[in-house]
This record gives sequence, structure tokens and C-alpha cells, in this order.
Amino acid sequence: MAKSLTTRQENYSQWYNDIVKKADLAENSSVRGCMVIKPYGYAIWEKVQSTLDKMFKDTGHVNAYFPIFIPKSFFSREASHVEGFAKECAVVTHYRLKNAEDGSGVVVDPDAKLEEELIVRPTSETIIWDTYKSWIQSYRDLPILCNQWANVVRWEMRTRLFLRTAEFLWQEGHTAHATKQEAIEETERMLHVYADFVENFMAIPVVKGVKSPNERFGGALDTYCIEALMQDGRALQAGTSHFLGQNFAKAFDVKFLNEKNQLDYVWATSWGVSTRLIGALIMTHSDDNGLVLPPNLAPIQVVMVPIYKSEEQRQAIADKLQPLIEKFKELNISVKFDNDDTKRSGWKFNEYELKGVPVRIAMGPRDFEENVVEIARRDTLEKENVPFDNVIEHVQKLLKEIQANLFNKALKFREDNTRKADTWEEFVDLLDNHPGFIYAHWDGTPETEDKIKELTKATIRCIPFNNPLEEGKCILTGKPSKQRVLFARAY
RNA sequence: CGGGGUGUAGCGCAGUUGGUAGCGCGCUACGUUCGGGACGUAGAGGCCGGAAGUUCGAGUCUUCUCACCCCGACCA
Repeated sequence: MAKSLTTRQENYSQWYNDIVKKADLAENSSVRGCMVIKPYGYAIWEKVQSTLDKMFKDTGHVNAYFPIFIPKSFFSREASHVEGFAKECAVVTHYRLKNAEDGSGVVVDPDAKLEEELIVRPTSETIIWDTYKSWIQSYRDLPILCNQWANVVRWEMRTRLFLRTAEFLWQEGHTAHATKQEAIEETERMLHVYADFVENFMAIPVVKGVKSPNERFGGALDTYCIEALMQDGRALQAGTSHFLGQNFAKAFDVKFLNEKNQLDYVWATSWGVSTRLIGALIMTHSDDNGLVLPPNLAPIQVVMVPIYKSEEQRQAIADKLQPLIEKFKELNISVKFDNDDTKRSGWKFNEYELKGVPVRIAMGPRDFEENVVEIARRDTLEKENVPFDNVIEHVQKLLKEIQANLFNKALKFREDNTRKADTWEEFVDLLDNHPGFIYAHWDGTPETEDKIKELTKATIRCIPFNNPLEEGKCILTGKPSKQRVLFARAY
């Protein structure tokens, strides 16, 4: 436990893979760079989906679905957008296979070559704006506030489960607005929705801010982001919200008539979070005993394990616990009663610990006699006996407490690993010896940012919102700076 | 695409100077157990990544090939 409060670095990647494997979340597929999300991992993603989806709808958004294939020519319409994605696109060139003449199996039919190649979407701005063109004529058609839950493909050189896979699941919101102001407000609103979700459901504290031009999304005028700090001291971008200006409207010629009967280009935003959030969850809360899930996101919030010697005992305990199970269900607390006779109780304790189930209730013959249950909490691994009649109340309170505790613990970790650097030597020393968030002065130029990245692998994670102004000198060039920005090595 | 590594039972691995394949976990059956991944006994499970070569004989040597992993470049 203490270990998770200091930065983990050695074998971090092995530690991470171990947890993914032991908690049965996902595995590498035999298909290059792709991931199989296993049922338990997917259950967590479904929790993310359903919660976010509700939040989107509460802010006026609706779901839709757009094609997975994007004609190649669409990409060339927005120059900086292509640049951002061209190097990692999967391309469909043919539409048919045939049996090889030498009988060696199937081959691509050379006669079935597509006239124009199709790109498997790495993101959907282009196909969506091509579609929006036909949806928008008047200011009365605006705003369009669409989200889609989809898979996207980015042909990454190196992949890591959840953090970077060739194919991943995400949601992408694409909105169209009549005014610049409204689009900016939407961009900000959705970033705050993300921050709200990540902090209050995933229990991961984030820094909200705006990206430097270098780190900006291809085609955006501004990229807002939430940045979290992982237990090895590296930053992870947990979500982004882009103000796209009129770039895509111009590229796809999407104009509308405003109230003054003037023709104008539509203003756009896009925003997304992906299965990468699961990676963030793992790297933020897990300890040496495995995954630790915040109650608000756990597919199983409470697991009940009976301990018994005989079939009669087993039955008696099951009968005794039954009303609790029903009560939990009534209260919308997801509960699993693991009455599986093929596994021993000790085995189950370990199993659910690895899987991060927040609360475990055990009842054995002794507890049965005394009319108590043993309640164990995953975050601190503490156990206590609770009178049977108080269980429901106790668990309700405990779930809230665990949720808060996980957030506070992660927040403390972040604070303990956030430092200021005033000189280059200090900056480099911190990166090597105290990895984490580093606030430092920067002269504001992309060249300097590039140089810093080249020298140290550290990047500007964001310029935080409400960043205090402060006179200083750039750590690299010594040129004047008006504020510190957030640096870190990142995933 | 550079640099390093690994392919042998479902998983993790061992395999000596070349002599016909083993260990741990898991799995199956039975019994004893059951309050933190139980134990015993008996089993099932392998063309040693693929191809070619050297040899009386190749998991082991040679060449080629394929796949995966790690470290870089790229990235949500």
C-alpha cells in the first residue's frame, strides 16, 4: 500500500500487464496490435459508457452512427488534419477475395481494386462534416449535438493494452454551431463533463487546461484536455475537447443562413474519450494485490462469500444472506453472491481482491452463530465484523467512503508528486529523480517546446485553466515568461 | 523501420558434449478438507513456431522464414 504512494517505476509495465491479466480485463489478440477486452473488462467499459451517455444526454446531446470507412479524398481537405493522422491509417484497397489458382488458399482479387481507397476511420470529423453539409442550411438547423459510440483504428507502431491499441473503442462528439461563442462554450462544457466523470466516477483527479499548439489536435484551433498523473509519475491524457473553429466547415463547405440572411460557415467542436480511461483507472488505483475499483464504476460493488463445511451450513448461510441480496438490489447496489461450490472461500477472497471489488462480505458458521458478517474493504484491505442488522447501512456508507478515499489518495499522490522547477538543471533532475507533474516557465514558442521534448521526452501537458500569472524565465532559453505551464513525461 | 530478446503441454518454464521430452501451475476422477489461492492418490494433455540442410540419429548444429515481446521513432 505504502508503495502506491511513492512513484512506482521499476517494472511498471510488467506490474500493469500483470494486473490486466490477473483481474481478467483484457489480453493481446493474435491480430497484430489489437486487444481482446474480456467480459470483466468490458463490464467496466459498459459502466463508463452508460454513465457518460447519460451525462451527454443531460447536456442535450443525442447519439448517431456514421460509417467506419472514409474515402481517402476526404482527408486531403483539411491539411493539418491529414498531417495528424496520415501515418497511422489502415487503408482498404480491395473489396473481394478469391481462391488462389495454385490452391494455396485465398488471395486478394486483383480485379476487385477500389477506384478510390477507403480509410478505416482514425476519427470521424471528415465523414461527419461531409454528412453535416446536407443537414444544415439555416440557423434553425443548428446546433447539431451528435455523439457516436464507435471503434476507430490507428495503426500504432507499439501498443499497450487499453493505453494504445490498433483498434479501440471510444465515443466522439461532433457538434455544429451558429456562433463562435456557442462552439467555445460547448468545447468547455464537454471538458467539464469529462472532468466531472473522471473525478467523481473514476476517482481520478485531473488538471483541466488547454494544449500548447504543438500538442493540439490536427484541425483544431484549440484543444482542451484533462491530464491525470499515474503511479509511475507519468502523465496520461484522459480526455480531449476540441474547438475546431470553421476549419471543417470550410473544408467541407458547410454554410448556413443566419438570422440576418447572411451566409456563414458553421462553427464546430469535437470531443472524445476512449477505452484508455480503463488504463488510467488501472494505473491510478491498483496496488500490489491487484485492481482497485471505485464503487461508482465497479461492475460488482459488493461480493458475498459464504464459508461453510457442510451442505447444511452452506444452505443456512445462503438463506440467511438472501434478504440482504434482495435489499441491495432494491437499493441499486450491484451484488454478487458467490455460492460456487467448486471454489474455496480463500480462493474467492483472492480472486475478488485481484478484480478490485470494493466491498466483500463473508459469512461463516461462527458469524452465523453471532449474527454478524465480516466486511472487508478493498481500498485499505481492512476487515471488521458488523452486526447483521446493520449491514445495509454500513455498506452504503462504506461505498461512499471508499469512493472518496480513492479520490483523496490519488489527489494526495498527485500533490506529493507535483513540483516546480526554476532552472534547467532542476527540471532535468526532477524528471529523472522525482517524476511527476512539473510546473515550469516556458517562453511560449513551439521551437522551445520541441527542444525540451527532444532533450528530455517531457512535453507540455497543458496550460491549466485559471493558471496564476507569474513573471519568470523560460527554463530552457531564459526568455521572459508570464506563467508556469504543466510539464511531464506522458503516455 | 532501427536495437535487443523469446518461440518446447492451456499458462509459466527447464532441457548438459546431438541419443527419441520434463518440472511447476492449471485441467479430470476419487478421497480427506473448507475462516486468506488446501492436501493425497491416480490420470489426460506435446510432429519442441515453420521450411530446408548436416547426421545413423536434431528440441539441441547450420541457413532461411514466420510470429510475438521489450527498448526507441509515432500516438487517445
